[in-house]
Amino acid sequence: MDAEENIAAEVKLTTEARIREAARTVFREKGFAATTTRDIASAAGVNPALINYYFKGKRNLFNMIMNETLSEFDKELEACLADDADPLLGLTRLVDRLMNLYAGEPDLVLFMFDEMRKGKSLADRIESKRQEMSGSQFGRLLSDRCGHDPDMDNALIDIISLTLFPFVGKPVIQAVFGLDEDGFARLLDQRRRRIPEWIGRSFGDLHRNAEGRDGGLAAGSEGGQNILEEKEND
Amino acid sequence: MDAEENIAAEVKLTTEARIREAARTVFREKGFAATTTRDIASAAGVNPALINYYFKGKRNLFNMIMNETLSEFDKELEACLADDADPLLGLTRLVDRLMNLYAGEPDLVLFMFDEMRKGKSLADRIESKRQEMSGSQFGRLLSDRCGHDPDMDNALIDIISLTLFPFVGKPVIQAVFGLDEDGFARLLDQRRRRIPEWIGRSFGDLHRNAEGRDGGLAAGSEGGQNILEEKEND
DNA sequence: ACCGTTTTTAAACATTTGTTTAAAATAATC
DNA sequence: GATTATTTTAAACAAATGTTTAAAAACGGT
Repeated sequence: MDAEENIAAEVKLTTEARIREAARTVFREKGFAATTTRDIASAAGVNPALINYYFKGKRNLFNMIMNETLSEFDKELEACLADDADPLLGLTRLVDRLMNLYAGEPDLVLFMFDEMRKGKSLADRIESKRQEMSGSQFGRLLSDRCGHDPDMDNALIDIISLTLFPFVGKPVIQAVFGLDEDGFARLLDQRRRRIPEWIGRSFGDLHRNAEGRDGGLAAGSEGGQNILEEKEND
Repeated sequence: MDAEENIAAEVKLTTEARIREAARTVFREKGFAATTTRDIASAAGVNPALINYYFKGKRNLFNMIMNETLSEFDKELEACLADDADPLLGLTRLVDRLMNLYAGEPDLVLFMFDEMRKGKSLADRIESKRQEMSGSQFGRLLSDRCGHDPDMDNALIDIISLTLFPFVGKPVIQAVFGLDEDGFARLLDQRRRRIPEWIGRSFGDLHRNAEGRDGGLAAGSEGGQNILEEKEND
């Protein structure tokens, strides 16, 4: 009853594709464990046996979906980061695109993170993906601009944090601030404007710091080594 | 096999408490759907029937645990925010405490968020919690300082975002930056230092920008850095 | 139209899961 | 110490779930 039959528009797809689409939807909505093969079948408007005919079991189907989901995601993420000569100078556009990406599929991020937490295998997949990323534009961006600059590491994480968290914490934010859907949307719009300004300012400091080597943003981490090399001193 | 029997130290607890403890652990680790009553029972070293004898079904047990988890969490969150006259002036301590809170139970946040996403009921619980929070110190902080200042709304969300996200996105961050546990811990330490500085600076700017109107920001500061109450001492 | 292949279906199977039952073991009360 | 209440156990049950099976339906080529 929860997952309705017949994903309307796509009646013309091959049944294999129908199953995949339905599985995508249901898996994202309810997660792996809570999703039943019959859920998927009925969401695809298809006999439950076919999910084992085309894919070889629930786990297999899930892994396929998860892989293609991750691929799509980091492809889009790459696109967000890659098309400016210096993405960090196109902050407004970058933030805008990131938030569009998340907003397009609000459940996606939390779903991915949670399934990663539960299934170690996915972390492994990412691990292997890392080499592949080294060659990508995103990878080049990371290694060129951030690889040996811990400030940049943190800055990138900051950008992701600030843009992504509201989608992860949406129910909490809505509850705490008493926002309905419109109010939440307004908050997001606000953030679209504020975040680039804010980050830009900090990056200004960062650059100033890099040039003048003075106080600035990295004040606490004087002599900011690479994350990987910095010694523990507490 | 996955969830082992006998949570070692706590053999002296009443069996009801043993079940509750075991359920907490297993639920957090695997989520509601993936957790079986027999998992809990064997983790508690107890007969499966007892979980229905003491609590009235799996769902009930889970709701109890979830409620007390949320209560604990926002109690601690309140504590983080409440004990400074103006918490926003004790940024270093605030950030430190928040990150300690998350670090203490790394799975907790993601678990909570994900279960909230799946089960609408939990959002409702928070909704009801909202009135209660209005009277709390955290609630007062929100309404007094942030309630009618969207900048403050955003600032608070920023703080939460920056401190919390690394724990949610840990596997991704580790994979992308190629960090092992030590490397990740070092990154967290870096952020503990950077975030307060960064936020402090932005608040300074914010304050300067908001000079015309009354932004409600009670920072007797100019030039940004003075906002920091504590100085990091390495 | 016929035959081989692919696709789809209904039914069933073996497990698993949440829960119940009724009896046994333990503790409490008199 | 006998009786009653409470706690624990083993067994079972009904429903659900992932998967299989064998037959029916649809399809394609000749």
